[in-house]
Amino acid sequence: MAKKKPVEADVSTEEKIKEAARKVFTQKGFAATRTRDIAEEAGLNLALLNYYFRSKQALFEIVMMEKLQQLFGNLYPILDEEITTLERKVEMVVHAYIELLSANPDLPLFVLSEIRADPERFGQRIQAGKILRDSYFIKQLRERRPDMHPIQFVMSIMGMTLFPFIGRPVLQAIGSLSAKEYQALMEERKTLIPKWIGAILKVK
Amino acid sequence: MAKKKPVEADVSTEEKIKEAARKVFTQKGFAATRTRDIAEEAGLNLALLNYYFRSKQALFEIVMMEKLQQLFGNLYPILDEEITTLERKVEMVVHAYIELLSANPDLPLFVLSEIRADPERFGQRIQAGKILRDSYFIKQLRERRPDMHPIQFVMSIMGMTLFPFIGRPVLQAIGSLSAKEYQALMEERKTLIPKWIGAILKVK
DNA sequence: GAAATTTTTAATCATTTGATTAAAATATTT
DNA sequence: AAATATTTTAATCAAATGATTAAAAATTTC
Repeated sequence: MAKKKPVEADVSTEEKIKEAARKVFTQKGFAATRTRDIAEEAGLNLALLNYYFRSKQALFEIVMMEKLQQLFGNLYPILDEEITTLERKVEMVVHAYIELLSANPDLPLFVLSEIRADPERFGQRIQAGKILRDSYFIKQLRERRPDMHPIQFVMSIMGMTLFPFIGRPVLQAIGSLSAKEYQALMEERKTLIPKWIGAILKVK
Repeated sequence: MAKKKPVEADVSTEEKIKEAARKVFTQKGFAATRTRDIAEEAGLNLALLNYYFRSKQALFEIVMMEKLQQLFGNLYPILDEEITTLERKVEMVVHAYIELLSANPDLPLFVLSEIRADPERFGQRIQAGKILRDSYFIKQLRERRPDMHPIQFVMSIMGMTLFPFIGRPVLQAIGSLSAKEYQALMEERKTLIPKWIGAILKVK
């Protein structure tokens, strides 16, 4: 028969729903997302959402955990390398983030908004706290600049790297930049930010 | 009579609603805010909200315009001063922002989230684009570093300044900092960021 | 102080929205 | 191929939510 294996059926219904949920939740946030939006985006019947995932909340939970992992999960392996230099780590982290966020520009605003909506729930679920605090990266920062709180540098690295994606509509308007021009600036920042962090680490 | 002028009546009902709306909208965003939340926060009957402001959307509009002004409106007067040096402007802007955000920590995440929800509507409503682009600040940046796109510096200044408030739950967890300690770091950043931007402007 | 106006309230409406259900369609097992 | 299990659908439910209304209360005007 011709229709034995539907061409698109290689992606399971469950995965279609998750993929649609990733897209819609990330774009609009939990509160502004209607389960019907997700069903429509997936091209599926609304009831399937509850059939496979029980509730909007449960589906969101899954997506949110993925996104937390995506945004923070790859950080620790880089930052806790023992032999890699501080400078090299900054290069790697900044590069990795700009690559990631260029492909997922809504990620940081989504994650940080949802964390704000329920700080204790998600704030705790980031073990990143203890894990990062005891990392070699923090140790290296302390050695290099014992006079400064290491978080001051973390704030600046993350700020310089993430903010262009968080505030993109505003920044793009200020600069009257096309999407292509904006992306070019992001590429440039891959080397710019490490250089600047280097300068910051030196200055007293 | 004892109850001729109710003690709290010096604040009009209309203003009570606006104040409650500011608080709830800023904390939870438009979509997650129910008009009942606002009425309750104001200690008033739900119907008064529509009586004074017609609709949730109309009330939101008012609050949002206020918040846009609060977040971006004070920027231009500082940045377009003709005689003030670049360095001094950075000092002033960073100081003003950290003061503002220490009192209104939810402001940037709120504004940027709502802009993302409808970029063309609010993005355009920030005349900041043209206005800032032609400011003396940008001119000074161009003169100082003709080799760099001025927006690269704007991104970094705003990132370093705003991000600690946008990502506060995460950063506070990473550093296991108390509210007081966190605020102390923000105070420190008032001088730290200008110093760092100075270093960034120099480095080639 | 009576009449008119404005403000406030309680009750209710209409829509939206997350979720459920029973039946139909499809796939799997025997 | 019949029986069974799984997946999908259309219809519907119940609660939440933005908004309205008519009456009551308070205030202002005359």
